[in-house]
Amino acid sequence: MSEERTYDFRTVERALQERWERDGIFVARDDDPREKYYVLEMLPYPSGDLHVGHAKNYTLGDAIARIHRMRGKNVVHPMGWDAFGLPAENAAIQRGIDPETWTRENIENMRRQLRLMGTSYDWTRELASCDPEYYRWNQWFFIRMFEKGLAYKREAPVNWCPVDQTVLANEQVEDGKCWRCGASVERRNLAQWFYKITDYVERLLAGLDRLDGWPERIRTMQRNWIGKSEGVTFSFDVENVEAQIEVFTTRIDTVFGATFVAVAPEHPVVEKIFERFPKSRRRVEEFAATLTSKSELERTQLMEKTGVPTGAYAINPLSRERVPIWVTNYVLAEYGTGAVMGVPAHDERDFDFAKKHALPIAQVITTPDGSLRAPLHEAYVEDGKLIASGEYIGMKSAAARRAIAARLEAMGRGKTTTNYRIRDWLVSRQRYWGTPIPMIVCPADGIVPVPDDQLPVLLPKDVQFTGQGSPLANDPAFMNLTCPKCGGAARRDPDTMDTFVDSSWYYVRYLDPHNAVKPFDDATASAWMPVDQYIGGAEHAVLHLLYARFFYMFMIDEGYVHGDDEPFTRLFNQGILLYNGEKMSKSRGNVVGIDETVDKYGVDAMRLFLLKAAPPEDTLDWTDEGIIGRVRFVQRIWRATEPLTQAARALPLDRLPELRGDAQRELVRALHVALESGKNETETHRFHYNVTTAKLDELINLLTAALREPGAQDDPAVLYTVHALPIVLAPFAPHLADELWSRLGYDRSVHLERWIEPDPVALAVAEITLVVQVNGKVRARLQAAPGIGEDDAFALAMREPTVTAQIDGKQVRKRIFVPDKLLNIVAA
RNA sequence: GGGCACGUGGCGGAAUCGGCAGACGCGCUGGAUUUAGGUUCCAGUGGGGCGACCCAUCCGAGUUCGAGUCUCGGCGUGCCCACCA
Repeated sequence: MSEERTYDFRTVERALQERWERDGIFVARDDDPREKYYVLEMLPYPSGDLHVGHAKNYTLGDAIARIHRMRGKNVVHPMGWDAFGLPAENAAIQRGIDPETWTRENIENMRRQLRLMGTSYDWTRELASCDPEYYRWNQWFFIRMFEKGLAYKREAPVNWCPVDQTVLANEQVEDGKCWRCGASVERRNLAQWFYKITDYVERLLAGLDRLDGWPERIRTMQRNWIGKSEGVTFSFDVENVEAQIEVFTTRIDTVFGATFVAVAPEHPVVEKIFERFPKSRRRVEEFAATLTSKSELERTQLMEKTGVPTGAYAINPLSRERVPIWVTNYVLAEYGTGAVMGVPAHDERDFDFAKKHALPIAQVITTPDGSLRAPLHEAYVEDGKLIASGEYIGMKSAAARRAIAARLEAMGRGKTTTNYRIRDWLVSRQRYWGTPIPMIVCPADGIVPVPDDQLPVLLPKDVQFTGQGSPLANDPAFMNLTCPKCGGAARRDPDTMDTFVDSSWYYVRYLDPHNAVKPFDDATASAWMPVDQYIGGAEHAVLHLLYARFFYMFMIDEGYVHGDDEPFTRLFNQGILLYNGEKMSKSRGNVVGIDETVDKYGVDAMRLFLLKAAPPEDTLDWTDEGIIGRVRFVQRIWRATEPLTQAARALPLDRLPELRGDAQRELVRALHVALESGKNETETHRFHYNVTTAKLDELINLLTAALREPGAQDDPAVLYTVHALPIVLAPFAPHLADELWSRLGYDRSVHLERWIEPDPVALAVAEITLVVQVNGKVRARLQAAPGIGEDDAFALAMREPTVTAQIDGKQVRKRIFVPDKLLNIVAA
């Protein structure tokens, strides 16, 4: 290959990135009259360097943004930084680097790398959550929530990560371990701030039903996390003790099968029982001590069900039976009432427990046909028909549930109840690098919010990082102040906010990012919201995506923004990227960096490979060989089209050229097939650009074949294709496309051009291939005019020896005809 | 243990309103050009058979004129949830 025919991607790519930036062609204007489109990738944590896994995520979002722009939408495509968080603080503790310096340097580097990737972000909207101009609004929202009773402080058993030295929200504990560092989480009783997400459970659930642009599995995960369950709460009397035990059950139809009552060790009734049965105290407290010494992980996962009897008995309000009360390890204090009725015959957990402690098992439900399995080897947990249940014998489970609930209600002993698994969102953290909680504790006035005109409460600089305790609590200059109410001495709340607060509303701030008097202007924000396409990994299914929905509903309710209360109309979950089958990570030392990749192969080749190698929702395995094909592709396009750019400009794009012969039609058709694919993959929200790029390959294969023919330089199909090619290439290989466009003689960027509507005339085929089957097996393929009738097709088919050979000696029983596709002759 | 996906050449993947299985790319084989090539271009590339043909989308049944696609059963892989009463 001669030098001058090589595409110098390094020079071209850098130059074009500078030109796009200088001309501001991706800046979204509020006053643009075209239909808006908001495409957003989840904002990144500035961890240091980007690798090709990040590039997979951002390339998809960028292709979507670019193609929507070309299809006439007013696209907003912003980017920013989830800049608070522990890694910065850990760098401070371990290496003595200021968290802000560390974070800002990473942001600089990652912004450079995102630009290097040729992304079309509107950088005028950039934000970083560690900017005081941003986090002051975290504080402002906190105070608004506090005023509405949606932010509150209370002492509760909370998750404590011993490594990160802070509390965690329930959503941030996975398998009993810290989501960030993997340490086993401990339970501690601490006074903490919560956001009352539980007030929004029904709306969060109802919204999920409408979010048909979300993957079903994410919706299911959120439903499961919210964990709505409907049942009955009712009470047992305790024999000889002045107390009742409330229990919650979804299976009140099994109440006659209760053979014990199980309570959590922390349940208040236990103390009351000790007054009457003092000898039980030691046994129960020893048992409870064995539990608290265990980590949350061991407690919930590894332990078999155990317990100790309290010595007391409860009276079943319906059967009047007397059943023992046990303290157990499998009843959770924080869910329901902290106590359950034990029905071993019809609940797996109660069954295991009863087997272990030799408690009686009383079967009260049979299969729907009335058959009884005895003895039970496992709990029968399905609905069925009631037996041994007093006046309810013979009823079906569903009817019995209604009847018994009504009876308990009439007795004044119970009511139907709805319980949820989700707990309020614990938002305070005992760490430095986050938003200070804007609250003051005054000895006289109690908890007092910082007045709005004193916001932001700035994070102090020069704090000591010991890795122990809340760093802010050790800073007297920060902590001590006068109470805004009474003027007396008071102290600040030393905690900072969960960084998931930052990411709960950033997508609205992008829409009015420089507002100094409000988080954002309601009219400006409402004109852009909701996010039309949100893109990110599935790891945030019940973290960010649940918090953000809650936060947005609050903002809607308060009138800060108007419209539907779901912020993300569509959600696309990207598949992860592997390298030779392994996850890419610094610790494995197998990171494929952006800088090296771009320098070696070029941005467009990288982008094309990431889009082509697999559908975007699939896991993609990065291989060093695979990208070679895209490097070749880029160079092939250059060699084929660049020499013709002068001549090609003469062929207008607003109409099809005059075509003669099949080869020309086929070439132009391939172009329009690619245009149609790009359009369809975008409009159906499938984004399978792996198929669209394959169509581009076919187009280039046809083009290079056409160029071998004599007279190709004057062929209208060739020239038209060369002229149109930058348009169809632009979302995927934006630099190559723009460079070719400028060689065609255009001053304006190709990214400001309109996508060409696929033309039905160009897409039409001159001849169809009709498949002829005999008894379902392909025997011949006929070339025929589109629209050929069944009888004509049959007549043609019967001239094919491979067809007649199969029918010979048989009778044609039936013909199946699919126009322009297939003729199946059934013969026997 | 439960739920949800998924299972196609040596590899990534196409083809899902049931109608040509393997588009496109990587890799591989052969050829041309080249002093040379990690270059470019051309051709070939699921298996079997001399052949007309036969077999083939994890395995096994079924529905159908016709099944990668639908149904049932098994096996395997992935993800999520796992004492929430």
